[in-house]
Amino acid sequence: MRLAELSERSGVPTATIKYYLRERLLPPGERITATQAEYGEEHLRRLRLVRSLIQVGRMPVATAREVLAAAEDESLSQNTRMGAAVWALPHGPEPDEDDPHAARAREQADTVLRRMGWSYGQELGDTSPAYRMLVAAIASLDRLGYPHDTEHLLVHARLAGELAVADLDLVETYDTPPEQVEAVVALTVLYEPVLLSLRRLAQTEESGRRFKE
Amino acid sequence: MRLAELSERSGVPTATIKYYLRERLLPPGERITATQAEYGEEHLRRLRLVRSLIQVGRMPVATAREVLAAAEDESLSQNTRMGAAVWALPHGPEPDEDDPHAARAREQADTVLRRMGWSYGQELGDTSPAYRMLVAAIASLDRLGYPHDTEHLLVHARLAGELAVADLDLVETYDTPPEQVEAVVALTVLYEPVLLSLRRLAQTEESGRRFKE
DNA sequence: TTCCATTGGAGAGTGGCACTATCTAAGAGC
DNA sequence: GCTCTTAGATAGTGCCACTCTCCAATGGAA
Repeated sequence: MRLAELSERSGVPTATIKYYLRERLLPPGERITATQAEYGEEHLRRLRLVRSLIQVGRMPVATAREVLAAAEDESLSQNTRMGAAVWALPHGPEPDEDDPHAARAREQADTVLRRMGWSYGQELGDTSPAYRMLVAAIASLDRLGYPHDTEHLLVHARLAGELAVADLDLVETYDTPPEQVEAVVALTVLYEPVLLSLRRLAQTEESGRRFKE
Repeated sequence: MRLAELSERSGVPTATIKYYLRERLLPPGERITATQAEYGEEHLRRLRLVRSLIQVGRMPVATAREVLAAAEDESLSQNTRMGAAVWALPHGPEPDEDDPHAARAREQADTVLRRMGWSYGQELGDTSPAYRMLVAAIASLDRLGYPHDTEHLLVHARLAGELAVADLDLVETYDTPPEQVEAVVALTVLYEPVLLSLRRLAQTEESGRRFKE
């Protein structure tokens, strides 16, 4: 398959594919001659994953590159690779080091992780983007004066845990390790809007129930 | 309070506040003289809300304006206003009308709403951004060949329902209707990163448990 | 074999968007 | 009276995901 066909089958313009190749989001095709390269099914899969990360996950190109690099780093174990890929996924601004809100948020995040018994989160701590994202989010709530008591956070954590179980069940339906790593990244990103939209619909529903006329 | 103080207390540069005023994200201050205006606590609150929507919620300025307009539309009932504000919250690309993936996704979304007994979502249908976001998300899963059976979606919907109950409990701790409307918007947006980060942490944890070495 | 469309590659250009800098006239405040 | 700040308008700026334009080398049809 050459570039034009890859473009047609993926729906991504050739100019954009060239851009992704240049940015190393897509491995180069196998060079057939000096001016032609051949792409395979794995390029198509990868291209779709890249589009998911960038368009659905609204991820900057540079970050997508890091996530993909972690996902295919042969020097890591299967598990580490999955973890690395998922927690390289980012969102929103980083917490400010010397902000009192962030300091308090950090403590509260630690409490939540401890009470959930989530040891990875605790060990990885600040190195994990997901952890920093949690801290930044709690700090925002604090800064804006919105409630964020630990019990309420634990409700979210417990539900997140249930989601993770369901998601990993899906991942296990994939056979080969590389497919599983890709699947966990893709499913994490692609189910985020599903979850958020359902939550908003549920809120509309619930507020209708409570505040009806 | 004048512009300089509003800027200092909110941490937002004066130039940016002027920009928000120009874009009607912030109501103008009360004109004292030809060249001075006075801002109150409600301007500060509103400014913080705007920042939440734009920076945490990554919302385009134009969309934030619509959400805020819905939130303060006096012609709507309290409940409608809350609903309007929450479902004006957007995320990601819109579904394509004549895409077979989107058509199938639409059916599946309807099934989920029906099985959950969420009548608002059904009635509002395509007019609701949250609904369109759900359809677009399911369509993406379908297009990329990832699993999205109804049972799995219902797991997410059920958990989203539980979250909504907890969130609305928080909203009810606010006394006045305008505060409640603002709170539901702010909490919806500000808890999204909390939820997403916890989900990612939970996934790392769960994948560690399942795929350990 | 000839000739034209296509390819991979590289560099520059574009458009959108959230700011941000500059400027000006009219007060405010000492 | 004299300096400093303010509101308001206009024009940039910086970032970033593309997208356009070229070019030389080829592949494939006639």
